[in-house]
Amino acid sequence: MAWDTERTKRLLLDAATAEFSEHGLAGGRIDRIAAAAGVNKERIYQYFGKKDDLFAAVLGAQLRDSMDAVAMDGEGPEAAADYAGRLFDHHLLDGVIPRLVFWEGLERAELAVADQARAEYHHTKVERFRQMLPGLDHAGAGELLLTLVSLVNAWPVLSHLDTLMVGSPDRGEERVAARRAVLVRTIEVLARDAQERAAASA
Amino acid sequence: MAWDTERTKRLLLDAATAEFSEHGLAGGRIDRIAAAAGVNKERIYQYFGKKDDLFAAVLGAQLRDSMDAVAMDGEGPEAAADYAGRLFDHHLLDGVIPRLVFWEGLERAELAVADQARAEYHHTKVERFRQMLPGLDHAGAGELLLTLVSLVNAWPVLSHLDTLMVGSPDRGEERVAARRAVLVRTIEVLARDAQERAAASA
DNA sequence: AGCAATTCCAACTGATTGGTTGCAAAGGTT
DNA sequence: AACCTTTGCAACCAATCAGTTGGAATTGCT
Repeated sequence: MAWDTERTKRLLLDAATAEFSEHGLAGGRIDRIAAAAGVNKERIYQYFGKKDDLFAAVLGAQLRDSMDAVAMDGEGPEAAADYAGRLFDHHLLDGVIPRLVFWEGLERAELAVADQARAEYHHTKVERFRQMLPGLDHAGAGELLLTLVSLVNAWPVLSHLDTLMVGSPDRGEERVAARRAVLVRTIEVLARDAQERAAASA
Repeated sequence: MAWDTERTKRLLLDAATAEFSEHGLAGGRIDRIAAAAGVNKERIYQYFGKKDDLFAAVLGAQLRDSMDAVAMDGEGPEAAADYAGRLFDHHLLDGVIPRLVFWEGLERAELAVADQARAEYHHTKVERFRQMLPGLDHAGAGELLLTLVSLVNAWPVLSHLDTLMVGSPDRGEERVAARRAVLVRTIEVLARDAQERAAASA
């Protein structure tokens, strides 16, 4: 089974993704990652370097995947709202990205800001989002996209608040669908308002 | 200086608040807390029990404080938006609560859901919020308040995304004021929309 | 003064962790 | 077969950490 280094790397990256998503950077255990991947510990250091670098690799891969998987097309508030709904669905599949994003914000924010590739990634995303909402400038699109991303990512992480505030202990499909609808409506309303205000001040 | 046990407890709680806010539960160090408080380690176990219990005490105290400090009064979308703005200001003072809330969501969600006192706290808050927006039912108020809380708390934690997406590396006062305005406007628009929809379906 | 509770000091335990190293086995290449 | 790379195995190191314990000093109360 040797000689397939790509497979080894992928096994490690998958295991690391699950581990860091669950326990974060400080709480994530290298030994658990190696064991879950069925691969030996030293491979990690050989392929990814130190723990922190592995975390960065995990997050980078996830962001790349999500950018590919959730398309930004169409135009107008409904299209933006639809994008929010599809992003919500994609993040819900495993719930990995939202957790990773907040782990990063809490444990690694400074390093993320210094990452050139990340800056390009987000800048590109804002620009694409702006093209969906004619009339908005870059800053306006950024604000709304930040709101969108915050809401979509926060919900899986703050599921305990959802339970405590809206009160659905079971977290069944109905609750997911209900919150999804709220979110889609939220973005549609905000996008429309933003476009109207932009048009009015022009 | 002994004999003042309340002071000792408060010193420990303050130090623990800073420590857990910064590093979370897994990353927080008992030794650092004791050192920062200028108090000995064993006091922690004597007064608060294990690390996990201390974290719960920290968060409970912060939530109680914030409930007292940020009033929910007035009526209508503007009042709700004003509340969002004041909550934003209060959370920005130290940035402690947002981080604690997300640490909890990531590291302790199950325990929080099982906490009876927390359930009451949030239920009360939703009810008060509902009184600000006549026409909404409990679920509708809960959804909007969850949106509000998510946005207000996510921003300080996702400051790296703010920097990367809106692009204000310095994070000066202007940026804070700008985001605050977006947030206030967001809640006002959403509250108005929610009320209109509630009235229409009545 | 005598007593009880509070606190500090300092060492200790038992366990875990990130990261490293040396060596042998196994697969692929020439 | 000779050679190189990948991988597994297992032990190891130095550091760290949550939580405990015993004893001595300090303080307030009676």
